[in-house]
Amino acid sequence: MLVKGLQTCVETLCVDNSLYDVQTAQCVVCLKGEVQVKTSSRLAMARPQSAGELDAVALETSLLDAWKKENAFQQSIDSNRNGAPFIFLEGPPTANGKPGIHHVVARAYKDLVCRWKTMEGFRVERKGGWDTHGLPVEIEVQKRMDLMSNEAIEAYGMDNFNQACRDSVWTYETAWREMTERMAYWVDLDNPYVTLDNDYVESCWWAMKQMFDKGLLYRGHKVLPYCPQTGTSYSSHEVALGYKEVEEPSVYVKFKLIDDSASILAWTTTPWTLPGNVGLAVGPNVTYVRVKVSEQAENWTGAGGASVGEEVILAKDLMKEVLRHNVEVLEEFPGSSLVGRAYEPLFSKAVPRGDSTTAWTVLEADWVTTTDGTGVVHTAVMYGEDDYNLGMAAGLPAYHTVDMDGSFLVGTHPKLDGRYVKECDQTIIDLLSAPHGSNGKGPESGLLYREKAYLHDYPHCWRTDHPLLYYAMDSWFVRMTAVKERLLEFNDGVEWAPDWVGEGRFGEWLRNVKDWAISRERYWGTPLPVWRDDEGNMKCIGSISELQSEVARAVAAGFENPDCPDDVDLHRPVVDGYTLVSENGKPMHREPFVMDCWFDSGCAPFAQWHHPFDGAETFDASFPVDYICEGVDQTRGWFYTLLAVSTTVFDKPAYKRCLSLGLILDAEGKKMSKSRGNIVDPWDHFNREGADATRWYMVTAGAPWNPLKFDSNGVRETYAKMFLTLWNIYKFHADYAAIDGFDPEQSTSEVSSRSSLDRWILSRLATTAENYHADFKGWNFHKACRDLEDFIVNDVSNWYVRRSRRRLWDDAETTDKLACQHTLHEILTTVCRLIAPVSPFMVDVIHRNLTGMTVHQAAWPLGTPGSIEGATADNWDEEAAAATARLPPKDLTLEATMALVRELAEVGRRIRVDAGRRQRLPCAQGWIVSGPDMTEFHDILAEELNVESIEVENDLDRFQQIELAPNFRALAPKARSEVNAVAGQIKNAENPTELLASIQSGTCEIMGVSIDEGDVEIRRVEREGFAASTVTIGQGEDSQQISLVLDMNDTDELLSKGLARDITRRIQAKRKELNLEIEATIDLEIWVKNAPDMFEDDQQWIVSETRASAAVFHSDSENAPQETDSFEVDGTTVWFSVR
RNA sequence: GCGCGGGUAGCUUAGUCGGCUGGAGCACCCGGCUGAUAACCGGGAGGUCGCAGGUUCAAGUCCUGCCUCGCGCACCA
Repeated sequence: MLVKGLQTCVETLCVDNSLYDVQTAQCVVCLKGEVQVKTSSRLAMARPQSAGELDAVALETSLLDAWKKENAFQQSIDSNRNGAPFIFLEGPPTANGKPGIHHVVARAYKDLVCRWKTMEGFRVERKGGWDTHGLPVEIEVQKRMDLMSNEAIEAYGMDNFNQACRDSVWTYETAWREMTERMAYWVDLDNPYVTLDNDYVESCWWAMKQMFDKGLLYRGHKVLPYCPQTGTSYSSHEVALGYKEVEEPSVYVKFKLIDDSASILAWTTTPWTLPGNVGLAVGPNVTYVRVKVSEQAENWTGAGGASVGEEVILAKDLMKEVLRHNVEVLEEFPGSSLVGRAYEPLFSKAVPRGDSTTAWTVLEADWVTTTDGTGVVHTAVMYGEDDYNLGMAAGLPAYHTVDMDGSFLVGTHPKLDGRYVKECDQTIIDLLSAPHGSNGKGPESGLLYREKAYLHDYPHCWRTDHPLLYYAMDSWFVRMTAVKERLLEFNDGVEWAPDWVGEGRFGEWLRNVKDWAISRERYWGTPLPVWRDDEGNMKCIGSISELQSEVARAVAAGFENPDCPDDVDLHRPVVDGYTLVSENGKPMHREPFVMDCWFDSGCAPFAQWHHPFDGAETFDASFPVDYICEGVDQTRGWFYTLLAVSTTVFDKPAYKRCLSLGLILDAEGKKMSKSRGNIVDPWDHFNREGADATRWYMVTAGAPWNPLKFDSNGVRETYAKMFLTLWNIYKFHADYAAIDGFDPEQSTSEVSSRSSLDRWILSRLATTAENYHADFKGWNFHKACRDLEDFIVNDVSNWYVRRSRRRLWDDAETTDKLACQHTLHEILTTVCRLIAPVSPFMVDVIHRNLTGMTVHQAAWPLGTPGSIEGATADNWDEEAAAATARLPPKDLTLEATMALVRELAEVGRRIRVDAGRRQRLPCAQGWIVSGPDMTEFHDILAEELNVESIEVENDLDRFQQIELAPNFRALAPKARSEVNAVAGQIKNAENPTELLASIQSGTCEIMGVSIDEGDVEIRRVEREGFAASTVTIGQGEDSQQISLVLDMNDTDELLSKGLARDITRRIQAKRKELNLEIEATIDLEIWVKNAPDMFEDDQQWIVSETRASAAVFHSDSENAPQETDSFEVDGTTVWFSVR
């Protein structure tokens, strides 16, 4: 059995807070086996700094040093060595960019849950990770080294380039580490997983081979935006960098039907794709018309045209838009009746038919619309995504007409061959509009109907500014569509926060899942481990040893190969250098791709352990993981690839709980991004308010999944309100505890024997803690923390401490003082533990000072389920867990009563404002009308209200009258549409008492509706003419109206007392202004004008309150010095001098 | 275009099953309290609950349409 914290190991690193195992008498940290057990459980409580001197930043940074020396993070894990595991998986960031405040937010939520679970007794290992491959890294390096094309990179040398990438990924590692440490995100950065490590890559290869063996990996084409200048295809991210609005020629082309005199009209904005045309797509449910040109058009501009009598087919909706001729509609029909019709190729030699039976026919596609064009979509298989998919489904020939360098392939057309496609627009227009058309068989007017300039946004290369071509590239895919049902099933089992991300956004994505295009024509990444010969035979390599044996086989078969050592670098260009041999003796070369870097991070659950080559046990025990947490932008990123990989490789889900965080916006609501330059530097706040306030602000500013407008003032506010207040509560307790030598373990104080004020705050503590915990469980961290902050500021600081101050001023060792000290001690230790997961610094200082033990190994006040025998992260014995909770008893009645007392104290101030009576002038009497018994708080109330005495008035009618309010819920079904009229009569009854009597006797009827007691709500309000106010407590039938009435009559005694209080207040302010010590004495002289007589007692009170050693009271103002301080109150003027 | 989530006071936000007068905090103004506090308390001013319809005796809340912001997806023939 482990006992926490109270013993000291003699090893220097274990000076404080270490643990030792009682049975083996060994220190569990250093395992030296020598534990020095102290007789006293704790060092004397250190006297803390006063709040005025509080330097939160210094407090945090010195604590960071202490944590480092103590190895506090590791110890917090070790102390739960025997606890149930709670598995967290870190989503690896890329360290080639500077961390911003948005990274702090994500790390705060990761840390919060891990610390919370640790305090609950779970063992929460936290391995760091770095994402090091991929496009952003390459782009960064390309920019820096001015290698703006694949040619340039290859000229520079792929090995040099990849070395530069390898170096580049660590550019900001230090910045990340510093940020991580400073914000106290506890994660193991000394043994992180790194996606570029050979071990990691080997695990990725293994996973890929699992997919390959299951037939889930295949080779195909993907149409991608491609730049012929740089020779690279672009991700959507890069495409977005280069959208430009351009005007280009678009053309309406006539496709001459075979065995029919009509042509089908189709439209395209990319004339260069026309030689590649092999099909026309129509919407099966779109209505088309066949029209005959009846008259030549006037004012024709541009190329093209049609002759009278010529027939064309197009969508009915677009006739007006497209046709410039007057026409006669011959026929109307749905698109489906066009399907299968054959037409003549525009460029007959450009594409071979092969064995296709569908080439140059009309096909149907449900995505065809009539928003643009002619309602007929020209289909060039290799140059559009829809075109390609349609082509594959329909069996169209898939041949390029354009080379990788952007020029037409030889054989397309003599006038086009070898020319850059974007320069051929006019040539194509000319060819089509020539008599007989490009194929020499067209009708008299040519194959072009119209040309039209078209303005649109078109993607351009962000590096060379050239227009991109959509181009079908060789590509590798993972057949995700084959495991769609499993993906959905596994997703159903995930606990998502918020649930709508899982059901909605992510579920939607999975229901429409497409095969995952996993290959990239890039250099820096995990190489695709597939080798292929020219017959299409393939081998997927799943490990280094397999590569070695395959290389050996190839060498034996006569193919030369470089050495393949155990530590072979699994990157390009090394792996490209190996030639393997196929079963039939042919050379196999590696497919020249790297993997989508999302595949790397999707392998993290096992690749971080080098599974299956190492760490099998670690992996088995930690998969699937219990908790991941990232920004909502990872929905289609990491959240997806984790699930995609785990489903295809293990047929299991990857994670059980996922917290999806909202985006971080700047104060104006704009997304934080490098390009906008609006990223908030976390150090601005770390160095000003500290990480505690920054983290607490982030969590309380809104629900984790909502977008957070990061407001720097909010951090300031949080610091002032939450942390200064907490510190002051602590200081108040610690100062007096130190003076009195208070030791919570050397004295006891039964809660049941403590004052009602103590029992109230302890009950509030228990209630708040329970709600806090419940909100944590429901992922409502924002609600939890807002409520706790309210408890600390409102209940503890502004009521409990304020009301308790005089209790601790007592020099004698009273039981009441002791009760107060125990209460404060219990509040602070519990509150510190509750706050610790969110803001770990200040609470640790406080907790250490109060208990001698770090808060980060303390038990969660609501119990430690992780420490229970047989518990798992999801399941434990509730009863046993409840037994480990440590909270004071609750008394909800007391809480309600105190709420009322506080409300009445506030009401009193309101009454005075209304009546124009100043706060310091006492009232002779206050009456409380109805309500629960609160006799025990009368003294508090009298003080707060500044009344001489409080009385309970039992004759309700003396100060209160009745008001009736309609109960709509009961009344509406009875009165129906008359409900408002009936309600009005009830509300505005001239004599509500009489009305009530008639209701209660059952004889009341209004507008034909009989009214019973359930139809009205009885309220008591103060009678007019009294200085009074009424509050309502409770809800519905249990609600009660309580009035407070103040006696506004003045007596000589009251006036004297009031004046004395005003004078005292001014003198105290003066003392403060003069910076006098609390113990310092003064000489006092006072002159007055128009003042009430002051009683001897009240003069004495002034003298004692202000610590005056000498005091002179003049009853006039004649000799008052001109220069002295004076004030006026209620027509009285007072001059006073303090020396 | 489709999906998800927002739009409430100058700013940040709460608002449960539709119910009577839509709450807080910051900032502002007036007043008060105060020898733990950079805090606190009372009052004031500040609201077309994005807009328009609808359902209902009753709508910030439910329904429909629209505007707008964010994110994601698709499309750009």
